[in-house]
Amino acid sequence: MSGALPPLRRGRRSGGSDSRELILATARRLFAEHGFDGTSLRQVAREAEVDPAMVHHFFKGKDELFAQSIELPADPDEVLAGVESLDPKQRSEAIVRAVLRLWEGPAQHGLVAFVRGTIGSKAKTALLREMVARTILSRITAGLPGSPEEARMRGNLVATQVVGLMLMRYVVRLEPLASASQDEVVRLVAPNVQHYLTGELTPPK
Amino acid sequence: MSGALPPLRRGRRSGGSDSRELILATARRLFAEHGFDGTSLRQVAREAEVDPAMVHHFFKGKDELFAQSIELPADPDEVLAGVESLDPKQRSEAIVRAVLRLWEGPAQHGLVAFVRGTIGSKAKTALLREMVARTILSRITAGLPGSPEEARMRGNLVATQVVGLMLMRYVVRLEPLASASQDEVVRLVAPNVQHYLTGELTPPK
DNA sequence: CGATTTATTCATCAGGTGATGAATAAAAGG
DNA sequence: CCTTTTATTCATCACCTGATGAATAAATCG
Repeated sequence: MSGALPPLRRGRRSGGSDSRELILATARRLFAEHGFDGTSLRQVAREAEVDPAMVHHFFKGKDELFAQSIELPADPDEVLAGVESLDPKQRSEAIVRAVLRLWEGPAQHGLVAFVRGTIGSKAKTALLREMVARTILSRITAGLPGSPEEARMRGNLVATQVVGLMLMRYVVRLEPLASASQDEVVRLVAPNVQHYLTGELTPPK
Repeated sequence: MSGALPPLRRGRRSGGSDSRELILATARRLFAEHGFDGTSLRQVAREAEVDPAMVHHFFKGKDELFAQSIELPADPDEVLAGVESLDPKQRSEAIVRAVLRLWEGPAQHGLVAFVRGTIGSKAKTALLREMVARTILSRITAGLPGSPEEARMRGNLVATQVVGLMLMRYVVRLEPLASASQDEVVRLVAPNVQHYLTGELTPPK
């Protein structure tokens, strides 16, 4: 009399399920909180209440999971749409607004994850540098007067201000900056961005 | 007749050795390159040509090794010496110069490690926030006119600019900014820092 | 000298990591 | 209905991680 075997729970569950999305959402959250290295597949699986092997079933591995969970910040084309066609003298507000809009939208988790996972590793930093230089800065500095070299430097300076703002407001969450309204932030930092874009960089002392 | 046993190399080596310093130097380098999580004790031991157990002999564990290898940027007292006593209207150049001097000195490795290891983890970010707010910003904003709330916001804004500068110049190494001379950097960014410190923050539109 | 402290290595632990392949069950497609 | 695809779980693998305790040898101290 072999008693009824304990019902194995193996096999597909009845009714539709959205495990894939669940895994993605969980991964997004954990990567944002603990970075790439600080997040394990098993941890994602555990919190998504799913078997670890499912992660491999849906994604080729940890790298692909990471890539898919951050879904890079929409494409820069969309985020910076229109900025290129603006008169450089009025570009700063558009830039700051675009950044704030982006970081306060649904991409926030992914962005924080991206920053954390990226700054933590030398190899990835190099990638970041290339990407930023080619896709973001080129747009911001398009049509600036002066030599290309000067335009590139102006772009670098804008980056220092914008990246610093993102980091302090959204990653480190420094107060009172983190709680200020978008309009206030624009009012406070846009002038400095504008100065980098079109201001006098070597004031006669 | 048990043949002569192969000579075990166990035991203290003849002549003084500086394994401890060697381990520290190696750890400093690796932490800077790959961050805290990306660096293993065994990797440090391997590159220092030392047994992994030595690391535990000299340091209680990975955390202590990390702590000791970065030796936080001297104390803020020293780095920012004198800034507090300067007229706020001339403080920006001193601040930017202090940051550049600090990051281009021997502490650079440790600082990069600190940034990488710190931004990669949520828990450590909180620590960073407290530390920056209490030890750095308080000094920078001492004696500013206006309400304490306003002074704090001005400090936050200075932080966005200074942190962004550090990140782009020393961690991400964006060009041409990373190769510019200290004087040039001061000339370029100090005015914006000064604007945050004592400028008009809400210009009549 | 002898006793103690320090430096060094080895063997090993328990646990977590990403990954793989097979077993099972439901759904989808013909 | 039968076949194929998809979703799910289990049982492993090989590897790396940080950590510990004992064995050994040199240096230091009394």
